Amino acid sequence: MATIKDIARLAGVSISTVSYALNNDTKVSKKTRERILATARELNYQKNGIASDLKRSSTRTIALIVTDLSGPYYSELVKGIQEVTLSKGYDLLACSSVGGETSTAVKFLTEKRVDGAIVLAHNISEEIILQSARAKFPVILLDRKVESEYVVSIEVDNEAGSHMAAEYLIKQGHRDIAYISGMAISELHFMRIRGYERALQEHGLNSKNRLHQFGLFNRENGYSMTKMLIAQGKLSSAFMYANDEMAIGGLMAFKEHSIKVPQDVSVTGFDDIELAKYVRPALTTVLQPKYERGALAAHLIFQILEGQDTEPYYILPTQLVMRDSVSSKA
Amino acid sequence: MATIKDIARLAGVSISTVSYALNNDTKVSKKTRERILATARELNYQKNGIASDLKRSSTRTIALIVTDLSGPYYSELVKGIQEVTLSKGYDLLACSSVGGETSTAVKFLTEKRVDGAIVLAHNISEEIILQSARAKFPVILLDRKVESEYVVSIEVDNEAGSHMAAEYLIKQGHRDIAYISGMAISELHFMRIRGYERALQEHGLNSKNRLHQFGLFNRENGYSMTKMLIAQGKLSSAFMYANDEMAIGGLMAFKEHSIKVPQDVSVTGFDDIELAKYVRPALTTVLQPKYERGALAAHLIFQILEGQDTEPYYILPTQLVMRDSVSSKA
DNA sequence: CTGTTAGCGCCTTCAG
DNA sequence: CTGAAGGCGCTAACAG
Repeated sequence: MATIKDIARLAGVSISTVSYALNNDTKVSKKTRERILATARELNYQKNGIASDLKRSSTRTIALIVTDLSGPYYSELVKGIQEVTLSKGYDLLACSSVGGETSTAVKFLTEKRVDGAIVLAHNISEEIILQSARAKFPVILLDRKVESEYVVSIEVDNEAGSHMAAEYLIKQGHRDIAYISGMAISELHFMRIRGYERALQEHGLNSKNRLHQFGLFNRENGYSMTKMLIAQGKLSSAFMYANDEMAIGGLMAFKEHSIKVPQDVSVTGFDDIELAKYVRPALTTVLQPKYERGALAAHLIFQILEGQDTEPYYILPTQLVMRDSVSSKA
Repeated sequence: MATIKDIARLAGVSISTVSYALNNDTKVSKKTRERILATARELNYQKNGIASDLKRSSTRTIALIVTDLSGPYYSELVKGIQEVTLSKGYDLLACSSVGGETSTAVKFLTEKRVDGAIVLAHNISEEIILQSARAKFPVILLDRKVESEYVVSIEVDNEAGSHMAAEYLIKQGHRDIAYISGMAISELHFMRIRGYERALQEHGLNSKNRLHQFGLFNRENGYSMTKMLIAQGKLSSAFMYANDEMAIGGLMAFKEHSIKVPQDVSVTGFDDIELAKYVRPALTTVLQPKYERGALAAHLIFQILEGQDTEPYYILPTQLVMRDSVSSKA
């Protein structure tokens, strides 16, 4: 593969002149520049971006780290990140944390391959994040709260969100409200549970034996947990699911058993993913401001890179989206 | 930031010894290695992956290039790519081609930042692909057919797919079948149109004035094109859409005008995206083997990197998925 | 305007 | 087992 050295030799100029010409520096005369560009084309020269990054010691790219590249994407969130990143002339790349400590995500966090990271992957350890974050490598956390210099967390008010949902169910006359969750070690899901429990307490309702936690936060598990509860005859009047994916799994289980939603049981989710409004019945759920969150995350990266001060923590409001999966028992 | 130089100085050894120790080379005695690792930890040393890549002249990472990171992802396809890539010990990163010639995608294609690329982004010019592909940089194309060394195309039999869908509609008694597409410059969509036209011809039906092409291949445009046709009173008996996204937009438009699908008009899509089975009525569409396609793409990258010969072109079969959006007029 | 030069941080023969 | 030395390809002072 041709390098600038080869071009220099062929064009009869020095290496630095080639570099200047290629980078459109005004120092080079038009004539030499053109000769250089011509021989570059002739050799099918391709810049080695890695060498260039090494020299500049800056990559002008930001990484978005997600649990699984093939997973259900928060498309609006990515859009927010993408637009801000591009407007700053930076590049954005996405990588996944499948593989744990040897994952691509860790490689990008710890090997200076990018200038900042936005993390939405609970399986990345806090230790790695703390070790990586520096003035020239800000880390924005979307899935947990961590207090440290050069890392800022942007959370959604999960507790208020599920509190709102529970309160709504109670107002609709539901007294026996189950909560279906996964085996959370994540702060996020603790908060959602807390909101649920608080609402029940405030209304003198019992949440004991109503909280079911097991497995992953995905559709399959929502489905199988619901089937299990149905089999055990534990049919509450309303089911709150930890997120929309699980709720959609639950909806499938109910349908299989000819249990009508919302006539027989009411269902709520959390997140307001795109599918939520398409499933039947359309899912009543809690919306989070996804685009704004993404855009804020990207903004903060640049603020920190530019040396400005930022809040260490943001919490964004949620909103109840009432659709058709909840009935009134009044 | 600490470098191996700093570690060497502090640990009282040479730079190369540090490098060996860090890379688990057996040449270093256990004692020295441990001392080195300890001082590395002490200094919070973080490897500079870029320098390492430059030296090794290999990145062990593959790029997946998509039109828009926030776009509707072929999640199954990504899963196929991801699994093969990880099993080979390579990293996978995704980047978008928004921004055209100055996009992240182009940067990764032309600057040797990765060892291979899988492209699913029609707005990347063929020229760039031809210039980039080399023995040590294979490019797999999922959105077009290009014949060249080190590039292989994996297509889906688009023509057979839409031929199948059209034929099915005809068998159900439809005679007036409209085709709604975007302004395609992409081979993919030409092929879909061709399948449609061929089926009509074979049955002596007229496709003239039945082909509507305009705008993008997204939901919004499917929606607005359908509204326009409704406004013009051009209600065919069946509407074939170029893809599921557009078909879903069409479904929304029909619903707004209280035109019943499939009672009043029949609708088909293409792709079988996840949403297709959730919309009401569930969409009859053409499925492509997404996971297999992704896995094959990744496999081919490694085959080429390992110097093995490959077919220059693959075409994968499609399959009709009959759901509820088509009625029988027989 | 062009050339010389000194690295960026790491890897890897080759000697010892 | 350890150290010295020479780059990978590119950039950016600094001189001319």
